[in-house]
This record gives sequence, C-alpha cells and structure tokens, in this order.
Amino acid sequence: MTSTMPTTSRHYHHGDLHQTLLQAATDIISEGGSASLSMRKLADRVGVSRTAPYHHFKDKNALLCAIAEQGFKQVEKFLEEARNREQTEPLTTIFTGYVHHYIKRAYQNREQYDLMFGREVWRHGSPTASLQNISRRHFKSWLNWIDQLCQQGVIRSGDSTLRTAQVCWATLHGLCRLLNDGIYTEQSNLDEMIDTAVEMMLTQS
Amino acid sequence: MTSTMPTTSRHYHHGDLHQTLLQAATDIISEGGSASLSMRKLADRVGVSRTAPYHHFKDKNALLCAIAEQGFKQVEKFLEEARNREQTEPLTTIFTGYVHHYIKRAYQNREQYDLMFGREVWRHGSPTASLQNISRRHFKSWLNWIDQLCQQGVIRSGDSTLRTAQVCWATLHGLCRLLNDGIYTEQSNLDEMIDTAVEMMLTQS
DNA sequence: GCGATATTTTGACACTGTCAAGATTGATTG
DNA sequence: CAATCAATCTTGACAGTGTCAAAATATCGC
Repeated sequence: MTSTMPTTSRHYHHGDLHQTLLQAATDIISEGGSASLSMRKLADRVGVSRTAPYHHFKDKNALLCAIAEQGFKQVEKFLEEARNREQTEPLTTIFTGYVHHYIKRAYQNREQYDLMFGREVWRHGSPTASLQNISRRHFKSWLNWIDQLCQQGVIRSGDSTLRTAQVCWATLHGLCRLLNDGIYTEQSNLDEMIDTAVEMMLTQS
Repeated sequence: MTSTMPTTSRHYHHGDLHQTLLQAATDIISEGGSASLSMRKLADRVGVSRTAPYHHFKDKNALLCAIAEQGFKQVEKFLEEARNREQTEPLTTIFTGYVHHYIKRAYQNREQYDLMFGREVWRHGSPTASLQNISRRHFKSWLNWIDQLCQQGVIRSGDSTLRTAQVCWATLHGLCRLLNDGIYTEQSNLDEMIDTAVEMMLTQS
C-alpha cells in the first residue's frame, strides 16, 4: 500500500512521524499556547510512546522552532506575492493590503506568531540555526521592500531607511501583540487602527 | 524586638512574607523569566516550606499578577511626573523624553514588562481584578495625555485621538518587544530607532 | 539472509503546581 | 492571665512534566 512511496518522506514505522508531530503540535498550540503543549500528550495523541518524538526533534525547544519556521515560510511567501502585484496595483494599495493581511494572519495564528517572535524561543530557548536563517532572510525582504517604497516616495523616510523599516515593522508588531495578547480585545476597531497606523507611515497625510 | 511593629505590615512567623515573596519572585523572574520561577524554589530561597506562599498568593498566576501590578504603579507614577513638567519644558521635549524612558525601563525590567502585557497573564492566565483596574487606569492616563498633545498640535492626529493613542502606544510596545524578546539585539541603534518612531508621531517632520 | 542503522518503547529520575490535613503561632477576648 | 480562635506554616501526597539510558523492534543496503 505504501510500497510506492517516493522522493522525500521517510516512513519506517509510522509513516511520517516528523510531519505528523509537527501538525499535531501546531494544532495543540493553537488552542492553548506553547505552555499547553506537553511532549507526552503530543505523543499520546499521535499514538506513539512518550519518547518517540525525541528522535525527530531534539527538544521541545526544537519542535517549537520548527513550528515557528513554518510560519516564516508562509509570511515570506505572502510578501513575495504582494510585491509581484506591483505592476497591476498602486503601491499604496498593495502596502496597505499587506499590512492588513499581516496583522490578521498573526491574529488567526496567534500562538504560532508568538513562537516566531516571542521570548520563549529567542531569549529563553535557543533558536535553531535554520530558524535564525529564515528569520533573517525575511527581515531582509521586508527591509528591501520598505527601502524601495521610500525611494518611490510612498513611505515617509527619515535619515535611514533601515531605521524606518525597523520602526514600521515594530508598529505592525506592536499592534499584533496588543491584539494577540488580549489587551485590545475588541477587534471591531481593528481596521480603523490599522489604517491609522498606515497613515502614520505614508507620505501623504 | 519586633514588638513595636506598627501600622501596615503583618509579621506572624516570618515578618512580612507577602512582601518578601514578591521581592524574591521579582528577582528570580528578572533573571530567567516567569517560566524559571518555581513556587518551590521561591519558598526555598525565602526559607519557608513549599506551600507557605499559597497563604499569601492564591496561585502562581496571582503572584505573577502582583508583580505586574507593581510595574504599572511605577510607570503610572513616571507618567504623572512627566506631565507635571509641562510648564517648565517644551511639550515635544517632554514627550520624546518620556518615550525614551519608557522603552529603557521596559528593557531594564523585561520580564516584568512581559508580565504586564504578555499573554501569560492576559490570555492564558486570568488577570486579577486589581491588575485589570490599574491597567485600565494607566491606559486612560496615556489616552488623556495623547489627546491633549493632539489638541496642542504636538502629535499628528488622524480622525480619532483614541485610535492615535492606541497606535502610538502600539509603536512603543512594538519596539519594547523587539528589544525585550531578543530580536533587535543591538541596542546601539536604539536611540536612533526611538527618535525615528517619535518623528513619525510628531506633526513637525 | 545478515548486519548496520533508524526508529520506537519501557523504565527511571528529578522536577513541577497545588490540594488536604495537621501543627504551630499570634492576637483577642473573657 | 488563660482560653479560644484565626492566621500562618509544615508535612504528605498526587498527578503531571521534560528527557536520559538502555533495551527492543523494524527497515534498509548488501
């Protein structure tokens, strides 16, 4: 039945435990946060013994890093898609749309977002090499875009576009966190807030 | 010896365990985050038995809330002091100074800051009633100030000063988090970034 | 088929939060 | 001053946690 399994995936006993664990862990976390993820319960849910996951992820930390990594891949892909629309849509529209999307995605995947940028991995844990790489790569993409938008006069730039990119992203990030952490609970005004934030960045008042 | 102890503090067996616990817990957390705070180790360090703290704080959650609460008290006090200087200093200078101070304080007390605004308490835990109160009160103070600065033409206001206040604070918060969570590790450029952020908020370009 | 290797399991250890029940102490009241 | 009562603290216990070591099992290359 699984005899003609090709290419990439290994499937010794379980099929593809690595991928299964990743998916199940993401599900668990999306409900109760990374604190609610127990390696033992995870193994239980997937149907393997307590320590089986340790052959696919060195640590709980490594598992969390892998989840974060997936998030970066998705966001990076979306940024590319946005920039590919540069010929067909006005830049301001694209940028505004991207910001709206970014924040909403962060909200829909709060816990994953927290892993991507939170202290648990980056300060208390130890970010995987590959997580560090993809994270750096993604920020470079963002910087690249903001730089272009500054040159094209779309975004208010100060002395340094690097600083501008940092601050712009910090603003997005701040909004995400206030939403995700349950401080601004009313998402009814969310769109308004995002628009206000974007207006602060754009050149046109 | 402790016979003439007056006024506020109780001191049955220990002296003032409540306060001692709060202080010790703050110390522990400031090193390794709230995850590194174990109720048992805390009790141990203070020199009482494992469950003694539970007579002063219902939960680990309650203890964390108490720590967060102290943080709000300090920040609130500082905001008041800033506004009291309104006659003697230009408003722009005061505002800029406040922002710098706010972010630096957040960085110096990262873990406490995380408790004040993080998901651990606000979403996964259950914020104490008194924590909710002081937090709300503090945001009202901030809103009040921003409202005034908008009216005085210091800060760029959009349609709603409420939204402006939210976005301005989100920006501060975002910077704090990027710093605190170890994503922007170089604090050498911190002052520049803060200035860029402030410029984005001010009317004068 | 055989040996090497990847994968999974069982057992164990030290740790966690916190509940229940008992012991001790301090304040209060008669 | 003595007795009562409540506040405070301790000991014992339970179910959980992450993860290491060693043993068992399955799969692959030859």
